[in-house]
Amino acid sequence: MLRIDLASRVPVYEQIANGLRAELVSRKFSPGEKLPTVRTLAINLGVHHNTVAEAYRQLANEGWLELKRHHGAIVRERNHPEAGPDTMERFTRPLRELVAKGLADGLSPSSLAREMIETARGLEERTAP
Amino acid sequence: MLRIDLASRVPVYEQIANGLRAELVSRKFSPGEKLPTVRTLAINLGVHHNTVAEAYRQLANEGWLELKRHHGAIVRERNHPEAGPDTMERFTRPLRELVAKGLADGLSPSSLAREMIETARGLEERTAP
DNA sequence: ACAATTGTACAGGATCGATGTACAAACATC
DNA sequence: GATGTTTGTACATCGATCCTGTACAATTGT
Repeated sequence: MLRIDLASRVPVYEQIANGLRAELVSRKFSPGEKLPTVRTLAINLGVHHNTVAEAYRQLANEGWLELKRHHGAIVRERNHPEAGPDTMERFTRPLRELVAKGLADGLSPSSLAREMIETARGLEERTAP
Repeated sequence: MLRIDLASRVPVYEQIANGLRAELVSRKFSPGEKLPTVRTLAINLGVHHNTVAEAYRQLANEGWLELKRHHGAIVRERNHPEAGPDTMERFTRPLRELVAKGLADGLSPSSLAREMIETARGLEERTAP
């Protein structure tokens, strides 16, 4: 389940969007499925429903959800868009910084490498099943 | 060189700290070396010197730098700290979310996997040189 | 000695995030 | 059908955070 870190400096609505996007990418929800209403999810997470609504809106802008009044948030079939030129850079840089933070926090290089390789393996499995 | 994205929502001082930390972790600077003064780096990046100072302070708190007045920021020898219990979680969750964002932006799973494996390989090289 | 340099301290202004409250439209129940 | 409930949305507000402007103390260089 989603967990919100109120102490974090990254906005709650983006934490929700990030978490949901991760689940959507991993096909945890099928198209047509309905996500919880903004209020129920808000209560579950202990935040305001407008905050959840903002997260839903962001995902809807990216094409993941369809928002219809009184029909909740419906998961949409989504075809992959074209990757721009700096898109890869927008991945590699935060990745390096994330690894640096992990090392700075005392994580061993081998455990970090293992985690990344595992994640990569999971990705490739979905590519050629 | 460091590049600052003023449009980004992550604070500039943290962008600077993240970028420098990544370079420090990769041993791009040797202990004893001096980093640019807050003002010169600030001019280079086009930000206020107090913003750079905040980044330096953050890195000093983590033990990467030693700040002495009129001696600039000196790179320190730094021994790895103990990793807490949730430290790994603070790495895997953002990693998953980062991958999800990459996929959402149209990056192919294989290219993401390749990048992560390459980063992991670079890490392991530094482990047993 | 004196000017320049350097990191720091502190106040102000702008922006942003989370909430409180109210509203319009569709649904449920009778 | 009528009415109350549910749902997403809109807007104002409060608080926090970020970046900057400005000033200052301490060291350096000449």
